[in-house]
Amino acid sequence: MKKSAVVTMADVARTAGVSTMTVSNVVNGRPRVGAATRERVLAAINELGYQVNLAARHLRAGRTGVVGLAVPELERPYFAQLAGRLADQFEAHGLRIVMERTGASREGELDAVAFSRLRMYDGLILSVVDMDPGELTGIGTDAPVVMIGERALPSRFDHVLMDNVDGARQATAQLLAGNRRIAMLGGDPAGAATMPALRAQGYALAHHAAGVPIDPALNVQCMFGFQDGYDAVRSLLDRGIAFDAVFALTDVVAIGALRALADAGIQVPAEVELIGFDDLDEAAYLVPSLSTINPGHEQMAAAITRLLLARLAGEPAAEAQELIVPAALVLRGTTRSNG
Amino acid sequence: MKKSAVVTMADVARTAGVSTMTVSNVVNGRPRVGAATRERVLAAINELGYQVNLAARHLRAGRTGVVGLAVPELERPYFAQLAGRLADQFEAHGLRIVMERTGASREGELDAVAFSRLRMYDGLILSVVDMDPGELTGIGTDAPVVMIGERALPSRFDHVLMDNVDGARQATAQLLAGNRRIAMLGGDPAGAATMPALRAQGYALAHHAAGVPIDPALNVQCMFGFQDGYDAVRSLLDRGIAFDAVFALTDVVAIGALRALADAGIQVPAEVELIGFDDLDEAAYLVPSLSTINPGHEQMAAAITRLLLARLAGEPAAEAQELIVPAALVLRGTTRSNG
DNA sequence: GTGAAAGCGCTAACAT
DNA sequence: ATGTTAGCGCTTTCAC
Repeated sequence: MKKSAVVTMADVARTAGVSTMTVSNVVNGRPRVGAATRERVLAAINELGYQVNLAARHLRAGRTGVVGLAVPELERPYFAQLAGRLADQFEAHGLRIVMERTGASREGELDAVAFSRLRMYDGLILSVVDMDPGELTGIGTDAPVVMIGERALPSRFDHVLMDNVDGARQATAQLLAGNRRIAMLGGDPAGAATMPALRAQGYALAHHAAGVPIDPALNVQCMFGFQDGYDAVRSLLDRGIAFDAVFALTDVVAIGALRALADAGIQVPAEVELIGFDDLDEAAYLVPSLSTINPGHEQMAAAITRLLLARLAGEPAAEAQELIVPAALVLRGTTRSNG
Repeated sequence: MKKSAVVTMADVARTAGVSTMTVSNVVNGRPRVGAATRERVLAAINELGYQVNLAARHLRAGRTGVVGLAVPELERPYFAQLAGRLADQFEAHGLRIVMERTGASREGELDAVAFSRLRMYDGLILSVVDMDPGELTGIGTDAPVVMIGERALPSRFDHVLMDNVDGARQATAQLLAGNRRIAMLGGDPAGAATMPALRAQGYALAHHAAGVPIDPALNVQCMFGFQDGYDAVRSLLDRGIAFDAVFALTDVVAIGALRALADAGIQVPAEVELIGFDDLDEAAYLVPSLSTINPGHEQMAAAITRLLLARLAGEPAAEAQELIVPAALVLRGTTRSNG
């Protein structure tokens, strides 16, 4: 009768009549083990169904082979698609990506950092939306952290961000080429350096460049779900606010908006042009297909991977880097001039 | 000069002039600590920037507070949306959900099971698509595993599955109410108990019930991306195969199909009706909105949570349960009779 | 080629 | 209310 269901190296060693050290050597494929001994150990492992206890291994080794990816929400297509790309890249380097959510709350984000620092992850990719820059600098992580997301934060961590301002500027400029009254869905002209604020900046920039005054009534603040986009357009229509184009802050919002326009019998792009932001996989398949801003998916994933791997390789503590990935306009069916 | 960058409880204890045990008690909020001592310990923790080492904690405790969710691909909307729901449920019970991918390969799936068994996770939710039932029974996991997904597998693990056959049957029956030639995109009439095979069974069942013969030419085998759905419809059109309705095996495929139909100038639902499967969040917002099968999202998440929590609570080794969540037809704009 | 000893950082159990 | 002991399962010396 075994004293426990959990089989340890000691059990294997006993059964094989060797020391735990020899078992360890066999398990880890280290050379200095005699062929006969190796056989006996392997037999014992099989017989007992032994499996390494990673918790113990990590305690000793100080690393886990796991890179965490902490995002606001697991179901947001932008992050789901980013996660896929990152998993591809890290897998190629023998690292496992695991994804968790922060709930877009300061608390959740700090949690994620704490978790990694607490050595569950060798490194962390953190999408920051609500955390304060100040809180970050105080954090004593050994594990490298690469931050992603919208805001440029002064911080001691590497940071890869998309070019929110310029992306929004491009989208708006394109719409201003044939229109005067561009509704903006989800922008936050008053905000600090958050995504909704940055994209609103780009919207403003394009208006100034084109010499078109901004009508505040054209900005509808909203969240970033499908229904939110739908409601935002409905709200414009219900209040009788005229518009001849729409800049939706995300593709998801754009999809909701598209639906609301269709329900109202408004032709896209003939009567109203629409541009989103994110270039989700589905954007190309909508009817009409969605013109949008590609925030540089591939470059983003590549940059994140490169930075984190460099830190993991223990490159001599270089300065924290900040990388801005350029955004590109993708014209499809919701604009009149399309590719 | 500290001898290392890593601050341990021993360091804190030394600074505070107490034993590590007292530090442990403070850190874990245990009662038997004097107020003054607690203050001193907290001060030392702050001063040194101490953080718990979870690896060590887990080694001792034998649990991690983390539940793994292993899915074929991180970017598949169905799984992303399921992950969100599961995270809600488990968070309410103080457990953290982390998501990883298996790549839909036997190897990746076995990996995930091994990982959990190796004590990184207290429990695992595993979406099985490629693994062989036989391989599962041989696995000696202590951590509870709940399998999800399409196939009914004889196994010693709990298993929650959607009713693929009946869902497909409902969709097909609905289409047969007004049509004769129902194209099927992605089905696998010849396969074993995989998702494409099960849904093809439902398709066949509905045909038999309606007394409509099945034309094999109407079945287009394909993968499950947007482009695959698009290509599948194109292939039917290019080969001149007439059809008056389409059953797409997933909503993603349906979205691609919708686009191909639009490109071909075919009116949906006037000329061709379409039903998908999954009821993704975006289904309701497409133009036209997508009629589909809701595979019981909420019940699925609830059932998975209930089963896993029960095992985690160490309920006396009950028989492995197999639960089938009913599917429901959701009629929207791609069918002529809609809600 | 193999083993003995020591200890990673933490906590349960038992002193005091 | 606080400290001591022991040990989770593994691996890094260093000895044989």
